[in-house]
Amino acid sequence: MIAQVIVDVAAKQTDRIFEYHIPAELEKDVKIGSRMIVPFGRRKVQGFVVGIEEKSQFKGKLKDLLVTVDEMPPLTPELIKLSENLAQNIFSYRITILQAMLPWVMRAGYRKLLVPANEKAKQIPFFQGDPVDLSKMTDLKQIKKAHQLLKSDDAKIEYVVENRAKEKKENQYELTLDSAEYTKIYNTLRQNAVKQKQLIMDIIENKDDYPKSQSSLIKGLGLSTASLNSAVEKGWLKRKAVEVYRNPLAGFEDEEKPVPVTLNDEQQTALNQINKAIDQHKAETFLLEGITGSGKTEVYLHAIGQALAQGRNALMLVPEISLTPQMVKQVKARFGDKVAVLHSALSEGEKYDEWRRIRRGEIQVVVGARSAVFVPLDNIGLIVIDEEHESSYKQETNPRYNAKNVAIWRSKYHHCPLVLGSATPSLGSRARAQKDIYHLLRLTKRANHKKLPKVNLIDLKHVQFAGGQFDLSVELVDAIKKRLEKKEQVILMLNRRGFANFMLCRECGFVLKCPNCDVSLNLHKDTNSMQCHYCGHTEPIPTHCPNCQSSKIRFLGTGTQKVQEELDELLPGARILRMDVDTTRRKGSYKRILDSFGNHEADILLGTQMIAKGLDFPNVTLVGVINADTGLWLSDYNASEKTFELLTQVAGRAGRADKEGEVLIQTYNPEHYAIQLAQTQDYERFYGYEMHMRHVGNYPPYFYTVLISVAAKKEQNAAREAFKIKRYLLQHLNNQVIILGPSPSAISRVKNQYYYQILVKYKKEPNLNKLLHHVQDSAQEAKKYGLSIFIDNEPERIM
DNA sequence: AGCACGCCGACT
DNA sequence: GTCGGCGTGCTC
Repeated sequence: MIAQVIVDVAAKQTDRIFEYHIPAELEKDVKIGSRMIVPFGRRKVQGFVVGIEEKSQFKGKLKDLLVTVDEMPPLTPELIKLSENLAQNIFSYRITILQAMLPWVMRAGYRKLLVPANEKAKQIPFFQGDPVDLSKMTDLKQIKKAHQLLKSDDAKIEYVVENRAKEKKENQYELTLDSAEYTKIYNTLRQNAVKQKQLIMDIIENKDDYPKSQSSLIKGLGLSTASLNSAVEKGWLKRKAVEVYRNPLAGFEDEEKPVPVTLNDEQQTALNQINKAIDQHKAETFLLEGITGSGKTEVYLHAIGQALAQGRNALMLVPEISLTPQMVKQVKARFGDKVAVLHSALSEGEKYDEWRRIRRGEIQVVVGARSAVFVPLDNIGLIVIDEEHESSYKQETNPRYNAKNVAIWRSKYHHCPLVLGSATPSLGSRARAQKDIYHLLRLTKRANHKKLPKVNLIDLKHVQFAGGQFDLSVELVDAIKKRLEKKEQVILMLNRRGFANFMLCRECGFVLKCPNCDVSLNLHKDTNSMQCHYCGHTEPIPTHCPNCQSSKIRFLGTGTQKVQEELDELLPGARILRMDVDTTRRKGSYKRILDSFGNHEADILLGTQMIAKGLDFPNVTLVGVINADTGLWLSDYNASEKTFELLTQVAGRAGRADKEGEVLIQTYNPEHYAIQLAQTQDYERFYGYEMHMRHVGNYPPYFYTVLISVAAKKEQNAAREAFKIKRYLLQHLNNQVIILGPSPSAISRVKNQYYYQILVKYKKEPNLNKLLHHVQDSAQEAKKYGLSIFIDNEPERIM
């Protein structure tokens, strides 16, 4: 038998099938989706089996597969098929896509070892008995020596493929003696052997609980590893390492069981339609358009319940940012330990364990962020994508897949419905619902009959500011005060972290910029440094202008840190929690902040857009947006859409329980339609207006788009290559296509690379895919000259 | 990608 | 004469 293999070498020449002979002893283990070690040239590499055939067309002599990596194929035939389909659409190598389907730890590591070839060589001091890692060898003399040994046949090179994945092991202690003997031991122990007595007493009293894990002994009895070691040495206990799953949901147990919620008419109608599709195994895509607080989550959970009742599994995607402890808690409470959760806050090991639970079929419901769309879940009966408008469903690095499209593919494969839910659907999805490609389901009422919060705009052009800065209007501060007096809570959003976002010299106009990027440095008070938000560069805060030495320097622009400071001054005694990338970097800090706010240990939650989604705090009655304009004038065609979405989402955080909510939006552009319509929270009118704008501007969803970016160290090189690509495309495409650019990116330099880009807009262009693949192939050639070319099909961001 | 082969100029 | 630089081509 012959195995068709995609090898782990990401290059255009190797982006195809290589065939191997399956040795008889491996025949039962090799399946489609298996991960194998294969000989490739003189190396050994990892590869994925994507096909098994009787015969090969290959004229040369086939090599044998060497070994299987896993006891169970990590990928399913479905995912193998999906990888093939994706490779045709997203301009990535197939191996890159296959790798993206697996947890990062399953990526192979490669090492090149120099091993002694004979007994005599083993003795020489160079080896010290062990092989030497050639890739780590830097010393010139050593390298010379290595060459000598190779030449004299005293050493040979061995290629090793390593698996990074480590199963977590935990020590368990089991009893070796019977109870009578433990009693004897207890009586012989010295009076001052406190810990040992404690241990033996525990053994006598709780004999049936053994074997016990190391952590339970240490935590439960307050023992140290030292005392356990001596117990093992004395033969009282036997130690065994057992494999355990890491538990990413530690801390989520002991939640009260949820009260079953009765759905209102609209929710029930929507649910019925989804359930019908589940029952009938119909691959239908629903767009669940429900205003904030209309109870979309309840509909999802009921539908998931229906899929499970049918003996099928469910996959639910949520944006990273709303994978809050609150959300996880809810699903976990409903479906218990049938649930696996996958998101970036997990350690690599935890992700690997969750993934294995899924692969082994121990899981029925998966909740995860973008990459979870690739989980090896079988027998899927329902896929849900919450907050479907979120741009985070599109991966912005290779492989540039869109989880929404992948989900549609998988829904067709499994003949199961896909539910896209949002209060503010993306224009693309809403337009498809208009054309009956998706089935539109609308929830227009808040589930708890509460009115939508009242939204007021505060025109920053004509307003009095509280305090000495021009950030907080008197109106907003007064409103906050009022809420605090009533012991209610406030959420404030400012979409900019740090303290101030640039340093300006009053004398010469100098602005301190990042040495690597074309952006100004931000002042961060907590770390006492100037930071670049693009490359992470930091430097000390200047006291004088680096250009003219003047001391008249100012730090302008407002970030969350500065507003926190201002609030401290204006509202002494108010307890403020700040939540942004800087305060949530550490593992678990996200949950800590939200738990603390939920327990009313703080009055104000001040954060960047990460607080806009999915939070549900009944005591929050006021939401303030400090500056609604930050995203409005970006060059992206969807800047208005993003602004409208963000404002509507954050407004939805107010008045979620029985207390009425209020929203105050500070803006310099109160007449802008995105902001006006966010005030009335009128999605349908926004949709109508924005569609008109897109139509006039020839933008999606009226046109398809492809973005080609070129990056290089020298600006001219990037530009020249971009023009070359444009000429090539123009030559081969008909004239209905619109090609914008090449133009420098909005931030023309990031990490010392200059970026130029071309936007291709088209309606029907059968030739384009082929041409773009050609451009992609030329990318490898261009790489030699220091040029990087990226092709992004249907980009979410054009900057 | 990464490795070998092969050709050419610079050194023990 | 050999060492090591890089261009070229191949990997089942």
